[in-house]
Amino acid sequence: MTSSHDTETGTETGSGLVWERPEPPERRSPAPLSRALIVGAALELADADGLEGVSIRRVAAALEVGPMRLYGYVETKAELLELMVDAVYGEIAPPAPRPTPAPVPAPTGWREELRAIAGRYRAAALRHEWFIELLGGRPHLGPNALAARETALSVVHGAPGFAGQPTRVQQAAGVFHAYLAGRLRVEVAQRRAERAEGRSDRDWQVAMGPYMMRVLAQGRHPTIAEVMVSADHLTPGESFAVGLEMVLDGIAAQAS
Amino acid sequence: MTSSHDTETGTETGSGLVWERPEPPERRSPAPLSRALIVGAALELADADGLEGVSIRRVAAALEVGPMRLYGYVETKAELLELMVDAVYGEIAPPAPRPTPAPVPAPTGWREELRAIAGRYRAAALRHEWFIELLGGRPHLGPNALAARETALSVVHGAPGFAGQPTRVQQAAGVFHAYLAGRLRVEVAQRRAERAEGRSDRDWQVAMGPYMMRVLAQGRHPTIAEVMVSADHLTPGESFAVGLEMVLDGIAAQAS
DNA sequence: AACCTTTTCGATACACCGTATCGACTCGAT
DNA sequence: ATCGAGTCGATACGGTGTATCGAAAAGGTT
Repeated sequence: MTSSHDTETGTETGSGLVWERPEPPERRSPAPLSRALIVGAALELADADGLEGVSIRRVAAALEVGPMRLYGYVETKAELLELMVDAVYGEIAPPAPRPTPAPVPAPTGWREELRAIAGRYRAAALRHEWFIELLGGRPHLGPNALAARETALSVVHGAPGFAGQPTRVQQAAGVFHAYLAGRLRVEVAQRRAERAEGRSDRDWQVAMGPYMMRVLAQGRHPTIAEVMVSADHLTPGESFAVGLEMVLDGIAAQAS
Repeated sequence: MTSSHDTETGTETGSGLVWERPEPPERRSPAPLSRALIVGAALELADADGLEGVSIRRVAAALEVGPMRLYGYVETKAELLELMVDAVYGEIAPPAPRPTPAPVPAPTGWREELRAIAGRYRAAALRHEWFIELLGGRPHLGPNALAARETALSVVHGAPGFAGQPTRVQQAAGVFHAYLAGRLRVEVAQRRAERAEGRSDRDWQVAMGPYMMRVLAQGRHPTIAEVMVSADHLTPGESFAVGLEMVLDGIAAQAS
């Protein structure tokens, strides 16, 4: 059973994916359980202790249930993580049920809309710092993730110059997403590091300082030295926003 | 010993970082060992079996040595991973020892130079698929990582409009790096997935197909459907390059 | 050359992980 | 009331990172 493309139990709906597999029927025997409950407990653990605080055993313990019980609702731990990711995507996807409520967006409204999406991504990533770690692999296919993707794609689709150009739309959305994932990952990492080693002297290079000072004193890396010494210290939010504008400029330039 | 900012053994050089801690003196007693040997073995394991193939026990076994032996050269597994990352950065940093050999770059040469850096990143990330997983957290401070950062910063510094603006330089380099990390992460993930589930029908949506077909047939997600149906199928390399041009356009636009 | 101190090695141990197995038990239907 | 089906979860397996510490070796001193 190394590869998993055999027929398994035979009660599949067509794909082995969680999203199409029905939950087992409710049983109130020892303790009522459901995917929602399991994912909720896992989210709580992850928010509190980080991703490594989420283990099958601990989630089960939080629900006062034996560890093996979870495997009736989830086939593997990876699947549980996937469900957690989609739960966070639920905070990113637009609250309105309709994916494209405005078929005729304003000519430059796309920038504002992408800013809004990016802001929701950032808020969610900061609220659930483990989220960004799980992001970035192959595209997520849960319903909320798909909804988020649909909105992003539709906004880019509405930008001037992208109307009948699906390839360009895909590329632009890809760059947008790559920026979000890459940037938020370092922001979260820095925030975590700051919190770990005391309340962060406000300047990261002062915290990590002595070593960098010694290295920079050697004279190689003149540009790093100049940047560290004389660059403004923007807040993480400002940095994120400034970088986002550059990405939006790049997308706008692609409109030819 | 939960936090590690106590004085430890007392023979520190000033910071607890690997980069400043000397190796233990060579001992030919049972088997000669060194950080280079350990990292080399770890790299081989990671390239062959992925990141989860790297365990202290396995690395030690590959060197025909007891597991605990490694802890004389490395304080923790995370430190070993850091050393591995810096080894890969050695393939990304420019081969010439001088960081800035051309003090007067051509007015548009910066684009070509950033393309070259991006290409080296991509090549390294594809050669060592585990690399991108370790990338993206707080900035890496190993000598090779710093060299790579120095070149990227100096190239941006040389772009028109960035001369005396360290903040802008930092922002642009940040966007560049975020794009690389974000994009390469999905490329590597897709490549891995393709290799895992058979030789990949050339189209990812055909491999993952049935589920997506069913979902898209429901009519929500019209933009995803359109893009999946009618977007050109660029090779990963082409996608990477096209996205990179958009990022470079964004950087160029920032020159005001 | 013999002793002793200092360092290093690595077997063992601990707490934890994901999950396969399978006997015991509970539930619903007959 | 009985039986059959299906779920539960204790136990077990093979793995992880690393703390501990007795034994052994290296190096320095007498």
